[in-house]
This record gives sequence, C-alpha cells and structure tokens, in this order.
Amino acid sequence: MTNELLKGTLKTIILKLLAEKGKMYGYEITQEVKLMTEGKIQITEGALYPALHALEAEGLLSTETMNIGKRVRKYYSLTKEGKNMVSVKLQEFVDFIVTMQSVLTLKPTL
Amino acid sequence: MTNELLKGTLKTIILKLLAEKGKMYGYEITQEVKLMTEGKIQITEGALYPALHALEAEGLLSTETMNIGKRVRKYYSLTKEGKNMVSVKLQEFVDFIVTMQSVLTLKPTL
DNA sequence: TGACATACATAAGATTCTGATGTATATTTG
DNA sequence: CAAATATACATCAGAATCTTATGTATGTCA
Repeated sequence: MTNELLKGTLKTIILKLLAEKGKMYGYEITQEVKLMTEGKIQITEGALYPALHALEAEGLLSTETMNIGKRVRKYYSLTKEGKNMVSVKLQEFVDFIVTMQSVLTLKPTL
Repeated sequence: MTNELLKGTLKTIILKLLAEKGKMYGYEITQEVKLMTEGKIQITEGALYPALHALEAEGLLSTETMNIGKRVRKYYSLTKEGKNMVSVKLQEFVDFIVTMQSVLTLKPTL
C-alpha cells in the first residue's frame, strides 16, 4: 500500500467493495483496487489475506470456495454484521477526515 | 489517538502545527491538538516524544531548551528541510483522501 | 496536603503493514 | 514448446507506529 497513511484503511476498503460487488475473491480485490485507483493503491498479499481472515474471524465475512478448473477460489461476502459494519466504517472515515481538516487547514497566526 | 486511521498522521500534524505556530514544546502540542479537535485527537506521550525525536533525527526539527522555574521545556521548530517537508506531507494527505474517495464512493453496480 | 496539571522520557506489547518465500495451475509469447 | 508472466491461495520475519504502563520531577489549587 506504499503510503503509511493507508494503514488501517484496508478493512474499510474490503467491506465497502464487498458491499458494492456482493461477492469477491482475494486476488480480484487486489486487481479491482489497483484499477480503481490507477495503481495508487496496490494491496499486497501479505496484507490482504490476513485482513480477510481477521474479518471472517470477527464474523463480518463468510466464505464459499469455488473450483475453477483445477484451481480453488475463495469467495468472500458480507454477513449481516458485516453489512452493518460498512456504514460504521465509512462514517468513521468521514469523521476522521473532518477532524484532520480541523488540524491541517489552519491559517497562520498573523 | 484512539482511531486506527490516525496511524501515520502524527508527523504530518506536528509539522503543520509548527509551520503555523513557529515554535512549540511537546506538552503544548498535545493540548493544542486536543483543543482544536474538541478532544477527538488525544496524542499520548508514548507516541509524541518518539515522533519528535525521530523528526529531529531526520533533520526536520531543531530544538532549544528553556528553563521555566526549575522545569525544563524543550521547544521544537522547523529546520529548512522541515519547512519544505510540510507541503510535501500536506499534499500526500490530500492525495490520500482523493485516492480513498475513488474507492469508497462507489455506487452499487445496478 | 493531597490531587491534579505540567513536562520530560522510555519500554513492553499490540497491530498492521512490507517483502520474501512457498505451492500450484493457467496463459501468453518469443 | 519452453519460459515468462499471470492467477490464486497462504504464511512469516522484520519494520513502523501506536497504546498502556512506568518513571521522575516540579507547579498549582482546593
């Protein structure tokens, strides 16, 4: 994810994407985010898979595996709690931006 | 700092504050940020002092100590490199928000 | 005088990431 | 057709940044 500011945003991104797309697998998420951000956010596998596993352990995601030829895909979708969490996480992000602006958009003390 | 989204924002906050105020000491920074954000951002000492020391080690801040009664205050101010870094960090933050919005403001695929 | 505020600092542990490594199948290209 | 690249999962050592606790000391106020 390159930028240290992105720390802590990964779960929000995953939840929001799944809210829009309904069902996605890991590799698809990395490609979709890369596409949407013109390469500015590149989610590494070392970050993605632990995050997905954690969200599942928290009861926010459920999984189903699908066989594509001889390969296995693991599709993730939101549970009921996961759907509720989407708006919570998005609101948290909006609040974060508003709060940061109150610090970062100061004018010089004349 | 409470919110995980705030990770990675501390140095940006410090640099911006110093750009506005010219010279501040550690405790003053915690109080000022708390005030400006209505308590939403509370910088802990365990986060602040290591961040200040790191910024100094990077050559972005310089220090001067001042005796207040029997106590010592350590004032921080921006070096030339520090002043340049302020706009860099602020631009990084703006870019971050713009990029995040391209992911988080999707409309459902109808 | 006891609580709270001011003021510095460090350190163990938690969290979240990067970058490397591992395994395996599928596709493209020279 | 062989080699490179893409698809697809996963784990792990180490880095960075934070929280919480601890330590030291002075100043102020009820």
